[in-house]
Amino acid sequence: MRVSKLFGETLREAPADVELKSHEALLRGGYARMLAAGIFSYLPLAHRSLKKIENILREEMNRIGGQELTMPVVHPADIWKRTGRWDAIDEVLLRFRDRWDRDMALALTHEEVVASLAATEIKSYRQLPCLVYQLQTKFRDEVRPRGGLIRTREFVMKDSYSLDRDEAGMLKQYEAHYKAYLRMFARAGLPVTVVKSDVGLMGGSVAHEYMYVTPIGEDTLAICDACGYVANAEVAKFRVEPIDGGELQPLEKVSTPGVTSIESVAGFLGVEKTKIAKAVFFMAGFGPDTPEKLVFAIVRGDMDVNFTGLKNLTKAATLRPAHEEEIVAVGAVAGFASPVGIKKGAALVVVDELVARSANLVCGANEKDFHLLNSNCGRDYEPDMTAQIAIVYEGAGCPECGAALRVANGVEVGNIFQLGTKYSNALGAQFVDEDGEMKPVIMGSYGIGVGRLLACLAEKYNDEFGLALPVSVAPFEALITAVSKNAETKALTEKYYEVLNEAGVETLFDDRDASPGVKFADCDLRGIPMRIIISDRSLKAGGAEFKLRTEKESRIVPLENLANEVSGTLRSMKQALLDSADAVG
RNA sequence: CGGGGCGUAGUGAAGUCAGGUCAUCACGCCAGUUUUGGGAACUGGAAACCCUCGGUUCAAAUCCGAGCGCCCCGACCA
Repeated sequence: MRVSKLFGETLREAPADVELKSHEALLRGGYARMLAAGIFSYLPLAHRSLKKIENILREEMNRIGGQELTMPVVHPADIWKRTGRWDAIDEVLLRFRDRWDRDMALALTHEEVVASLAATEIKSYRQLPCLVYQLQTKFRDEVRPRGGLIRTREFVMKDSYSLDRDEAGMLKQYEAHYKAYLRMFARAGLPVTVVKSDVGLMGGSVAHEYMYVTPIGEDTLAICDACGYVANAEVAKFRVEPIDGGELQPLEKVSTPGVTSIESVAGFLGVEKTKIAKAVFFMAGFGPDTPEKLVFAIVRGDMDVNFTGLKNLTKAATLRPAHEEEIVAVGAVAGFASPVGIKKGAALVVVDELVARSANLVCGANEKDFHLLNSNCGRDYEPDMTAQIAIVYEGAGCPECGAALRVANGVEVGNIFQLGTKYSNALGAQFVDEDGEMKPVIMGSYGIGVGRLLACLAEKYNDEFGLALPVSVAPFEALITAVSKNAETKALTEKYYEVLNEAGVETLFDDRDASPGVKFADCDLRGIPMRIIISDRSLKAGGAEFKLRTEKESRIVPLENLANEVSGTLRSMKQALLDSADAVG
């Protein structure tokens, strides 16, 4: 490919409003352009990188027995209604009506379609196990897309679905994905951490997420450096030290005018935040036919509520922060609220186990400008549920070994779910087993965001000059250009461009009549792993100048060795990535 | 959905507070000349109904209203 013909310009300056390095590098390198919030075009360079990533995913999926197919992007509402997700999922599912006024949706995942297909295709246990996958566009109408290309609304996903006759078979395919994913990320050059995660809307029992650990990540992870425990904060547990309750003191009402926040209560009364019971309110929905119920969550004053944990615990279909009117409606007073004196059944009182085990905590009096001293769970109020609903924090005790947990951020680039029979049952995916009985297909679901993977790589592999992608995903492997006004030197460069092409090296030829500085800068911005320069100076020194994007120094390679040298270096760079894949999976 | 910011040429910005002298600057682009090892120099040129609609005014990029769009923080998010 000739640079003079390449569609997609490099940018000398980053557009305003760009915050992330990955976003800047991909825009400046001429990889991507935004069309609307969270919706991007991928220019030829990015397209080539994405295809390389897709091929890695394809090879690894095929390696574990996957069969590629393509499912629709536009779905009739019916299948989503049958699994209950039409109601369970909020605006993230983009809905619209077709010309016959039928409800339709843009696919955000494909469990429904796979289960429908399984219902017609799978009849006998002899057809199982089975694994299908696709590389296809998804649309998720996120409330707020952000983070440049890390979190887009439209994106390509590799999604695979395992079909099995029993639990053991599904576990085997889950295990196969677990390793295949490690190989994929290793081949692409992205370091990942596997964490236990929440199953969320996918349902099922067990799930893992593949996280690229980075401060810009939107997910929060709890990591134990001592024993290796890692979990998404949504599901992370932590040890709590046994509380010495002390003597239960009598309840005492004190005047606290205008003191509403935990911070100010602690300051006004001169107590530690750990001695305060903090009330947080949510509205839980349990389906379209049931009215929402107020959830009265109590955690210690120095901690926060684990939203997802609370949602799972209460088995709520939806959970959202409550409005003040909704809090008042159950007889509580916002800012001075506590479960003390709240009518039984008016709200779902969920108490963090640490609060339940702590004695004599300060809490609100449900009366404006008053708090209570020495409240005790069980004596002064009855919880409907007691569990660990506080979210993990830096320094909390590891649930496995007790060492201090570290909290870090990560970007979720892949996930794997053990689904079970939720979708098979809803859509009638059944087969006749060896014993002659009809049984539901056991499913698993596995995803990797292709564009997000590229964005994460751009986030990791960049420097002040632009991108520096690993060879396995870089759009071109080498760039060749002449630095000379000498026609013979230029002709020679043109010739070696052909030589490299014939040697199978994916080569970009900067044939422009631009100044050397411009060519170097563009080559760096585009992140081409190898740069070959033929100039009068290099010829005098004995050949072409050869430089790696990741290194500062260049060296002279005799022209007759150029193709060998370049392909040899490429081969070893690729092999190193393959070796790292073999090492993990 | 709450809070904040922004919208002027392909890109980055100035001008807006205090209406007129205003549509400016740099990069990029086009032509020519010179130049060829880290975003070259000079000369000339093209390119923006100042996001949209409405209002105030003799006069609006500037003030007011509504809308649209984008970014950030929070909330939320297989």
